[in-house]
Amino acid sequence: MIRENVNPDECTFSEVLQACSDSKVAFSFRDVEQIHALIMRYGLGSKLIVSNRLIDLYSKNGFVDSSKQVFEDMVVRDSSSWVAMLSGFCKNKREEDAILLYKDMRKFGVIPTPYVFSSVISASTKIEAFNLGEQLHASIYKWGLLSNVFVSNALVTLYSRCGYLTLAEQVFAEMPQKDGVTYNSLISGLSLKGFSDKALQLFEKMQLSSLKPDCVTIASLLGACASLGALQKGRQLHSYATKAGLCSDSIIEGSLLDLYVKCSDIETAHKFFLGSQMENTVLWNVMLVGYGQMGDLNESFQIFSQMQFKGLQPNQYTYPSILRTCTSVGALYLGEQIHSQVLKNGFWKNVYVCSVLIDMYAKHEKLDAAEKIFWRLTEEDVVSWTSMIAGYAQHDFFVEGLKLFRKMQDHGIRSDNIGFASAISACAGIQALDQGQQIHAQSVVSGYSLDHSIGNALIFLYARCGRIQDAYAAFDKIDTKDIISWNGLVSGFAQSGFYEEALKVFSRLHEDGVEANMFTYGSAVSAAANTTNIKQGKQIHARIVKTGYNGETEASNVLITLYAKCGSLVDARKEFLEMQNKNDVSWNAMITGYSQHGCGSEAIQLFEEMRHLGVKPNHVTYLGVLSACSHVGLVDKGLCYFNSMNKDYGLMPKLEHYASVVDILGRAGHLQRAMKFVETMPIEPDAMVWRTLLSACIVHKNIEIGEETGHRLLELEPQDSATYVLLSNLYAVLGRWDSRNQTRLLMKDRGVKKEPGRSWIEVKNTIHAFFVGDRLHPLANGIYDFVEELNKRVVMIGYVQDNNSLWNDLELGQKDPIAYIHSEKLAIAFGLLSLPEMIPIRVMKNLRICNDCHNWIKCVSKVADRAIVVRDAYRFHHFADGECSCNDFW
DNA sequence: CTAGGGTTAG
Repeated sequence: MIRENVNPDECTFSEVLQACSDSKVAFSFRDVEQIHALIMRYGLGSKLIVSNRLIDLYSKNGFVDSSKQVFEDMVVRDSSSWVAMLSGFCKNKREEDAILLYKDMRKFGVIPTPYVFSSVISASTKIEAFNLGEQLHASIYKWGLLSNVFVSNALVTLYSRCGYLTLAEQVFAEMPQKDGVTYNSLISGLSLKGFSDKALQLFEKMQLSSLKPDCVTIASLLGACASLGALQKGRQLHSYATKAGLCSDSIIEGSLLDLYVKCSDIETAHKFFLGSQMENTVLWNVMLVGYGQMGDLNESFQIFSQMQFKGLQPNQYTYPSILRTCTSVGALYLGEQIHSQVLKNGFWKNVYVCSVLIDMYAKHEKLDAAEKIFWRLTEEDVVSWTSMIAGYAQHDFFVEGLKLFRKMQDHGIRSDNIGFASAISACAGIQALDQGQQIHAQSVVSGYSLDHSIGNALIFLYARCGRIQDAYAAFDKIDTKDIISWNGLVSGFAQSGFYEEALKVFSRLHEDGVEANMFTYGSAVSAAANTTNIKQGKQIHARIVKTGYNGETEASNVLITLYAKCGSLVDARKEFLEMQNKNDVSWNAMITGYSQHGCGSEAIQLFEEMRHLGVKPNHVTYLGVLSACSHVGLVDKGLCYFNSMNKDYGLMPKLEHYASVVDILGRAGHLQRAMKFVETMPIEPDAMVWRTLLSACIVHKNIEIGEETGHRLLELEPQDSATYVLLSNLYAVLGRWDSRNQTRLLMKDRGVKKEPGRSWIEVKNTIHAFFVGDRLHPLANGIYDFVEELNKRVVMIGYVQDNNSLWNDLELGQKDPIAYIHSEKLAIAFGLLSLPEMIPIRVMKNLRICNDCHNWIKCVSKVADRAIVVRDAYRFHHFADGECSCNDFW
């Protein structure tokens, strides 16, 4: 036409531009620009219809800034111009610009049309500007446009995306006319927000209105089936889609594959995947999820490599899926490699990718790495914050976790259920009952009163804080109790010292037919270990074997601890030697076990073997080794190990390690050195460190250092009864009775009460408990008589009663001395009376054993020819043939 | 010139 010199007019260009817009061919910027130039050459640039269509063509091909230029150059605009520009912004993900344009438009007094409202509502929905959406709803009402199908459809989507499903349903119900999109909008909304049943029901209604489902309907319904695990229904939809010829749609393909994966039908999924064109990245991503949920990292990695081999780029869906699998199977090395690829491909500020990376590093105890990723993120996102918070809590940095939780809220990020649950668990970790309850209240206000994760966290909070009744109440409130709910009780009680309660719950769980997992066993075994209830421990062991957990490293680890704590090193060693895959925890458990039993050289030998095999020791390992050195009296070696912590392994010694060194020096009598060591510590010494020094001073009868240490301790912890007891013992061993009595009076003045001594022994399935001078036992008379008899027999082999440790000797003269017989003597006497001859006497005591009892038991072990094992608050004492494994230092 | 669909993280 142009070659023939026929002048095109505005109608010509309008039709040409329309044809270009309708065409499925993509136009390059040059193409559109040339048409634009032609329009200008013919002087038609000011024509409304031409400009409007030009705006549209530019933005349809992705050149929205040129559209904007055209729009801004227009002298006169009509309603279509505004709409073209609005939808141009929407098509190019420029929702904010669209909203600003709408506001400009209203300022100019342009009357909004249904076209305008449907576009701008859709824009608000996409950027989750729900408040704006509600305002728009009001305007629509005012302009009487609610009856417009497009507008109301957009409103249905708006309300379902912001979670106001009731409002969405209301708009839906009030619509005079509904089309397929109306149904699709609500179906997809219901399905996305977890109301999958309702979505499927609505589909029935849709069919009754004789509306045919299209690709969108089917895709939404498949999503609903996937989250319900409704494989049958999904298959029906699949065959419908095939018959209706919808299966070539790439989104339907994705939904179908997702259905099979989510329903764990990996075989069908794999077949379907192979039958597809495989040019669709989504399909690869879904396969990654499938293999990930089976824990198959090999296949996952195959998929991950092959997709790249075929030229498909991993995207923000790909990385989280494969990284999550790396995390769950513990493949940190591969995870780190993928991390570097993530950085290279520019995903370093993507919240999805980074949240998994944070989780991965946090779970592998690399909090530094996790923090680095976290603080680089700029998007305000709950999940990345929660990952970091949970990361802190997992490694006992509860305070840091709670600080971050507070900070998150200060940033204006609203916590969700998992955030609240993590914060409550962190409170449980530091037994911050009040704070935990406050956060719980907050979660209720936020509408999470029925949330399962929060309910479980609450159980653990109460159990961990020793609130037995509240814990059970929280437990009963949960209608679908899972293993995590049960574990909350078992581990919470075990960790707060209510071992019997924990074991009770463990038995009940078994009776209820609930399947225990590794966490359950871990907590139950540690409860049994702490009650030295070897019998129940062995029963739990049997159940671990029966449920097939005995191959697990963690199972063997807790069993080693169990047997060691119950005093049976033979069983502990057996478990250690027989286990297949030892990790650092296994070595630590065995080393600590040896050490607690006074087998110092065995502990040290094992430590050397561990290092030789290249297993990296950690803080716990060193605690065991240092205390072993102390038991054997290896001063130089102990100090050498202490220095190697930092030098060889970069471990910063903690207060417990300093206390161990003080113990090593103190036991060997190097009290000056010990004092100097404490005074030059790079961190502030705590009561434990000073108490260790004071105990050594008592043994070595050093009044100067002992007195100073005691006074520092009294300043540090004036309410701790142990200090008063130790200090008065120091005076007693030196015969300084005045000072001793003063100390006692000071304690009385300050209202400090000594924890009453208690001992336990198990005889015939029953735990028998004894207090000092306790006469409550049914066999009390027999027991006291037998103690008397034992006293006579031990005197024959040289036992001399040592009253230094007896607390209240002023009263001693006034009352029956029998009233001061310590609980361990009673328990041992009872054990000797009741247990068969060959069985060793196992007693446990809540406080440290006193000097007199220690001597007495040594002698009793000889005269009664019996092995006696006493576990006191500090360690194990194995008495046999007049000797104790602690070599009289504890 | 307007509305609706699939895959990811704690």
